[in-house]
Amino acid sequence: MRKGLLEFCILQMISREEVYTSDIIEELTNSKIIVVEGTVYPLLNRLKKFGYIQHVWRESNQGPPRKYYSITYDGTLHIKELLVSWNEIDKSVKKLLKSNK
Amino acid sequence: MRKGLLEFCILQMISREEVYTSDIIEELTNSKIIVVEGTVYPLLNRLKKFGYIQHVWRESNQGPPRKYYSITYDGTLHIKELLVSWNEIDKSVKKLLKSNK
DNA sequence: ATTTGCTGCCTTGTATAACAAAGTACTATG
DNA sequence: CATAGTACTTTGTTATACAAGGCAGCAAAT
Repeated sequence: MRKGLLEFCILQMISREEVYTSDIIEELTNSKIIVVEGTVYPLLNRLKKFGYIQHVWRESNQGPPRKYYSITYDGTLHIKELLVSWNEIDKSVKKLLKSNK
Repeated sequence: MRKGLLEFCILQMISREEVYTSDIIEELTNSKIIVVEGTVYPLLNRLKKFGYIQHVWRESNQGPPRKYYSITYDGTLHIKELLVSWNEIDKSVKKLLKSNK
């Protein structure tokens, strides 16, 4: 049911601050959006390929280096589009639910 | 982005009153949820296979007979589950959007 | 110093939802 | 009876997400 929403949520999170994959999965999990690595990594690579996000490698003080993602200009434009779509969907569903007798 | 939501929306519409496919497509289109026949017919057949909906043939006064769908008991249970999911997703997304700086 | 475990990243195969495009069949109208 | 319109269906394709597993680097323990 939430297909396609992940892209929106993840872009939104990246737009706020530089994060790496585990940060993303953790916040999504906290928001009750359960998601697994095998979903997120390919999604991030796709977003990068489209030019919506970029990354830099940063050392970690415990463990291997991490890819920290940040939003690009194109990414911010894309988020705006997704926000419009989301608002429309949200409105439509609420309308349908309200007309329930 | 709206993947999986169609099932919810369509079940919701069927639960209100007996409708046939064109009714459904029309109301969805009015709600700005553009959808095509090739999507809806297979979805309805799937919902029927799961026992969430049933249909009766009714004559039309212009054109071939139509399959009018109505909800089953299992369908009403399923709608309740989908409603819970939707509310959770809605809440999660809104939370993410609010924490934007 | 080698093993063990954890962390971070990636890949492959599968299921499913939706779309595009086309096809079938019945009804009504001329 | 031919044509147009309506209703339903099918087939092939694309894309998202999951399951499952693999690989590499770093750290702690023996």
